[in-house]
Amino acid sequence: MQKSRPTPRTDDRTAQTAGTPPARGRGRPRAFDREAALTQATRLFWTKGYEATSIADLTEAMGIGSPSLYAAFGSKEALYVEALNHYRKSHEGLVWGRFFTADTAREAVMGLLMDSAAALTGCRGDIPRGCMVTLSAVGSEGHAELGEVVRSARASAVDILTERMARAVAEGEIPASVDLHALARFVQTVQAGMSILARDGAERAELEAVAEVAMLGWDARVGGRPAP
Amino acid sequence: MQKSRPTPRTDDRTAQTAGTPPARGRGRPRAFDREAALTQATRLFWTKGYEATSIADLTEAMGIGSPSLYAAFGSKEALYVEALNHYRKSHEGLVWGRFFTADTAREAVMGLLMDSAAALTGCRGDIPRGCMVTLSAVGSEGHAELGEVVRSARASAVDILTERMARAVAEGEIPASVDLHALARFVQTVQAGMSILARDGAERAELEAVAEVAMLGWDARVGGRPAP
DNA sequence: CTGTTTTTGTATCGATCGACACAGAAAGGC
DNA sequence: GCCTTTCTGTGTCGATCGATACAAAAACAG
Repeated sequence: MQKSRPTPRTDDRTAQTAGTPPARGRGRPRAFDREAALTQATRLFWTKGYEATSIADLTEAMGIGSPSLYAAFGSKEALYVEALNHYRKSHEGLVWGRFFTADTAREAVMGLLMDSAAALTGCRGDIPRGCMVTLSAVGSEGHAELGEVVRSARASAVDILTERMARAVAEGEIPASVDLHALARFVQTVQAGMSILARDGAERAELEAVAEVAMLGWDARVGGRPAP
Repeated sequence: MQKSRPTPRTDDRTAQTAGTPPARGRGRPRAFDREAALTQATRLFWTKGYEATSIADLTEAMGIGSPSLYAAFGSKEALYVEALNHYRKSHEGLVWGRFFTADTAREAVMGLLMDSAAALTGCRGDIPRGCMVTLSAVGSEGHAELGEVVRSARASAVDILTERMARAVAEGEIPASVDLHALARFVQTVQAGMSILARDGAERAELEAVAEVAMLGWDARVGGRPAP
């Protein structure tokens, strides 16, 4: 029933999902920078959310016509998924960078919360306030599939935290008696709350002070500061 | 220029803003329960947010026609404001109840976080998960006026927390050296984060464990548990 | 009863929503 | 050169958005 043509509906040649190299096609070349357009779309979804961002908003910000948008990204939902992935690749490092290079779990969590305080308040370049993943309510807006995407993205945070703490237990930094899941949930809660305060205009110093109090809770739970 | 008639556009007779008693009017009586309809509208805005909730959704849930909605509430924005006030009056007590009756600031904050863990996960009757005020992103959706309403509602939390802690300082429960604003921001952050975790399906026990760790941070900052 | 006032249901308004048809334009393949 | 392929700009599709016009219906005032 399907046409003989392989129906290359949306263009993923430059998308990160394509395994093939740039592969300059045969037809008329694209007149806009796909990456730059995706960056603009990401910023728009980030600040306004999925429902409140219209195709007209997107085409204006991206500087292209709607047919170009649909040819390059497929649909509004597909564009949102790509924008979300683009966000994670280009901005999550600002928050999780020190986490993965720290020598101890305490330094990792401390770095995560401190970098969150800076990045979420827009102190790491000209970026919107708050985390796009944390603040996305697309799941409650009637888009179940998109909601599951962002929900799983949020869930990955607690997994990463738990894994790092489990390693800390194996290395003797954290006693085996500590409830790692509760501790990970605590850190996740503080970081999520930071996004809401940041969007309401909280200062970086305020969130850093919050992070310090949170680390006092960490120390009390883990059982005293690690050896200096 | 305005008509001689006082133009009683929207009907606030039964609204909480009216100072006059029920005042059964002269014309055809309203066929629906304004309070019940407002409750349904509140639930819808609560779960789906402002943008994603359409007039058609509202009229269906409220069981009325759109002219009745506009005659009784004025507009979608006005209805949202009323729904927000209705929410605060009917649901915020679930979270702030023990806070105002506690003898110490520590018990107040502990009660706030513990009751939040229960209420935000829907364990206080059949209510949506998460806080309507905390999770509202209407300000980022392009509605500046509504955004300011919810933003100020969120800001009131930190004010209440700070006031209570100042009282605790005056009563000797908290040393004067403690940064009350930072402590209030910390509690606000944890409570805000709880709403996000709750909407993603976190269990009540998980959030209670988070609250316990948060209280460890409180104790470390305030300087040891109060005398038993 | 008649007149006034207010609500109700139906039907609809212009604007905007996401998405696409179509033809012209710009490239490579031959 | 011509053919195929792909992208771009204009225009527009049906659906839905928030918000009303209108007249019938239901109450009170006299």
